[in-house]
Amino acid sequence: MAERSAGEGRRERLRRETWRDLRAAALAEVRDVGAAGLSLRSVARRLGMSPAGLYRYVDSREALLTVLIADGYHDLADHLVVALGAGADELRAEERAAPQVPVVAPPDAGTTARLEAVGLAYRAWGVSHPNEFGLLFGDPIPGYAAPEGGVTVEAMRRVGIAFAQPILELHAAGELALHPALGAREIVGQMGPMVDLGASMPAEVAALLLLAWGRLHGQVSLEVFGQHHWLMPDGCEALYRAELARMLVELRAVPEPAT
Amino acid sequence: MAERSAGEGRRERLRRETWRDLRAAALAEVRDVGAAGLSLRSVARRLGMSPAGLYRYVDSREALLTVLIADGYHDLADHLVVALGAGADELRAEERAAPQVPVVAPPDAGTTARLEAVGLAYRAWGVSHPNEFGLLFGDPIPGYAAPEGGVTVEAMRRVGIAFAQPILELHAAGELALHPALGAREIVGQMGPMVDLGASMPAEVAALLLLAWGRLHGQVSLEVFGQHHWLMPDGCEALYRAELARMLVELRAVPEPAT
DNA sequence: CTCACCAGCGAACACCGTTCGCACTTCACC
DNA sequence: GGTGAAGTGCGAACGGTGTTCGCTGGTGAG
Repeated sequence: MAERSAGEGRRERLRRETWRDLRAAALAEVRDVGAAGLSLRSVARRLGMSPAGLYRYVDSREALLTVLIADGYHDLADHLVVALGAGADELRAEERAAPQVPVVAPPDAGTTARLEAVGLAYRAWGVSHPNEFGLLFGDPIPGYAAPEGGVTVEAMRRVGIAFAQPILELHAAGELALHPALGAREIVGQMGPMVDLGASMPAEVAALLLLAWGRLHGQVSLEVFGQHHWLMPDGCEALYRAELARMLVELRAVPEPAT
Repeated sequence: MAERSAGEGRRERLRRETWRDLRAAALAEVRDVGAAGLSLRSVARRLGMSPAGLYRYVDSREALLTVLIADGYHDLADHLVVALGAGADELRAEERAAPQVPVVAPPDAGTTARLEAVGLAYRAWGVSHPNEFGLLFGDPIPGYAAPEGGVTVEAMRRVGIAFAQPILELHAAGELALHPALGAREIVGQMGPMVDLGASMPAEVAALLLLAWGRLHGQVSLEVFGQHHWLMPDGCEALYRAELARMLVELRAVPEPAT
């Protein structure tokens, strides 16, 4: 009786819907009990399925976590992209509403403002999604979860690109502080034989990008994982804003004093 | 027949030895399979004990992990203290050999050199103890592992102190760059009602200390947790050294240009 | 209409953390 | 020295977990 539109049979549709529900249930479980506490049986209960039934959709618990990791990177990347003030057309092509981000750079904002917005959005996402943050950036899964050229690296590239975009703009405008003493040659030398940082990404800029990401990540990581909780129980926003401001200053080229 | 020396009965001695072996076995287990994979039954097997027997020494798996976390912080702190070039007398009073640290500042080294040594030791410990690093700085234990004024915070204070020492020296020498724009007042305002940073630790210095720690921690965290593995499979030493050097420069006061 | 396919299920296996009651040793006290 | 309390370890058990296997019954293509 169904209309059979466009070769999408009833079975395929049901399967896709179940698959979507499964991921949503698993994500909810992670939000509730954390990645380490995710239990396939509990996910099955949420879905009203039998535990064995899940294995029609997922190879193992670890595989499910890998899917959630990729989803998590995409969600984070979406938030960063929105904070950049970009149009919603750069979002992931997926059935997902545009995320609500507290600080969004206005479309005509300067490069520095956009970089600041991305930095703030990074912390905001981590603080408001602590278990997902732990899933992405905490202990790797016990048995290892490094799928070679898999779906997760592709997703985390999007996060890197969000950070890279304003930094590349800064570089294009000649406002990025590139010290030759950085030792970019050695750093890039440690990179894999062929890491294709698009053509417009010089090695020094790539190194600066990694350093900037790590610098912000350290603050967020210590805060989200509770390392500062006994010191600052109400969160570390002031600390983070201070570091972000310092970083923005130091990233910009200071005109050399005439010697 | 035993000599019963100094009120230490046979039973207490055996108990202490078993307790030491238990912690060693659990640590070995963590090193092998990671914190998330630690299994009490497996620890019991290593000891040739029954699983139930462990409960004479440990209240639960979580409690054992808490002990390991405290041990881990002490081990890390020991490494940092050694790197500082301090005498072994500042090490933790425990039956433990002084750790071997690759870079040790000579006893008469300048403050900057000692700070650099601590920074390098931090990464060196993380890279060579990835699973313990994950235990300390990865996801908090699913059910939470924040013992209020417990043994772990005391241990992680030692880590903070190791970082603080050279920074305080820098401050005492008037060589620490303290920007009023840092907003130290707000930052310290977010700190708990009474955090006793010893008398010689001004608020601005405390803020700078947290920022410096986080800055280095971010790099180590991303590297140890494998976030950069696809980019730099052979480790990120060059990247880290660059960031450490930049940080050392920026921490030192630049003499104000005469206006 | 037929028949391959496939989602889902129940039962089972091995492993896990944890509890309980029981043997056995050690120690303190009379 | 004898006696009773305290401590140590064990085996069995319970409920939970991830995962596999063989089965049923509906789906969809020829």
